Amino acid sequence: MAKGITKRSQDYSRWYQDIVLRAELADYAPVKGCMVIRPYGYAIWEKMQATLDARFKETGHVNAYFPLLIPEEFLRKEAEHVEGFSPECAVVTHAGGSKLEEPYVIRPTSETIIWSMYRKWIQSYRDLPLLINQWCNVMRWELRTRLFLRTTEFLWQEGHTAHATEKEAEAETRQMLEVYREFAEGTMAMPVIRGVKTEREKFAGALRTYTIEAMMQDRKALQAGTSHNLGQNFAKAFDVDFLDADGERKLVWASSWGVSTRLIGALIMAHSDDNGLVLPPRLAPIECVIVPIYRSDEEKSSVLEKANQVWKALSAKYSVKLDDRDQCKPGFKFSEWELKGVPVRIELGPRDVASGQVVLVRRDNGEKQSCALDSVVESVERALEEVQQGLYHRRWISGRATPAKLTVTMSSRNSSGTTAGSP
RNA sequence: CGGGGCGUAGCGCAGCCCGGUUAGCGCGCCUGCUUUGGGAGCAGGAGGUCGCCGGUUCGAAUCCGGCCGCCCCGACCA
Repeated sequence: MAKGITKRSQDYSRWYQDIVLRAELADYAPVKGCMVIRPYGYAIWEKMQATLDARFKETGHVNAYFPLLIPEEFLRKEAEHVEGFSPECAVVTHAGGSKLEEPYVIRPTSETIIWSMYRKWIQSYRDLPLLINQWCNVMRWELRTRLFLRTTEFLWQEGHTAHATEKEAEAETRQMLEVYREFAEGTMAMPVIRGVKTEREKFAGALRTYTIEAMMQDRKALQAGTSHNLGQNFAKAFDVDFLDADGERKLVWASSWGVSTRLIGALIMAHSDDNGLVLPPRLAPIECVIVPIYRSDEEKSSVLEKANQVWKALSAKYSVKLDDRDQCKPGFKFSEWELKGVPVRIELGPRDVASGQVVLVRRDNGEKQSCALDSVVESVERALEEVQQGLYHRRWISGRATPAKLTVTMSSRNSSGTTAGSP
């Protein structure tokens, strides 16, 4: 049915690539290991950002921006950190036409430059907690890359918090993991398992790394988000202390946490099928598409008139596309919007105009139903909700069905034990 | 870093083994007409430094040497 998409059963990895390229989510960039996130893919990221950012604000965080370039010596200040990140750092050695005295590292993560600033900003317990997030790009020189799942440069958010007590830092670390879990399950419709990374797999420089892992359709787990309790490691490395209420000078406690554009890869692998992308309504750039059907000019004008009414009614609440391209046949449009993962399609032809109905089709299961024109908004609302819930339950059930053999595809280090334990 | 594959029109490929008119095919694109409830048909048209450098030859997309790039699998990787 779908032209040019490899079947999952044939070659899962090719299928994944086909979806990304054909649905125009991303494309290969001229630079090895880098990708261009195309408008349709970026729109998904923007929706993810909007939802997460609102949650970060609700939990007391503020956004800021730190530089892309980090003095190389900063990385060296924390022993585990430098050991973990050095091999994958890109280093700038020349600028302004001459060799630099001190090379700069292109950030693989921002703990060091942020804590160099926190040292200036934190003096008293009254300055704590400090709860800052930043949305940015980072670069890690990976040997093997895959679109969205692991690219040399990627987009993410990184939260960096400073606290007066160990207990508070631990509570923050767990709270943010919970924010990620809610997002994955509620917004992405993707069930996750919470866990603690092993000593080998934890963040380089952390006391402890909590993770959410999602089950993909190839029965492999994917690391979807991590939250680190950094203890006092960075406070020690950057000499960040504060004067507490009891008059004592104490080291600051820290957390950091992040999710990246890898989530788009997770989203694809969680829900999509052999006909293309399948998107949960809460992240779909286009929630509903209207495909008009007509033969004669006469039919065209009456159908388009109704289609425009429907579009107008739905637009007040949803992101709706009226596909009135004259040069494409309806069948072509059906396939194309399925490929692009639009959750709900409305078909509207002469027969529907005559009977005061539209045909409503769900992307997740292909179910068609007729519904009355004058209650189309309610019908779409219900259908979108059903798709959102339906996707979650389908993933939940299939995740349940295959828990025995968990292997880990794209998370770090070894390939077992990643999901052990529970926070 | 190992193994494999690829590089010829925007995309996908054939041609190469066995050198020889003007380098083909499908899709897409442009124009026109007919079409339109599951990826339309016909006619006409535009589009090429055959990855790069060198060599062999009267003649190289094709043979030889070197280089570059990308993709896939594995190893590695918060």
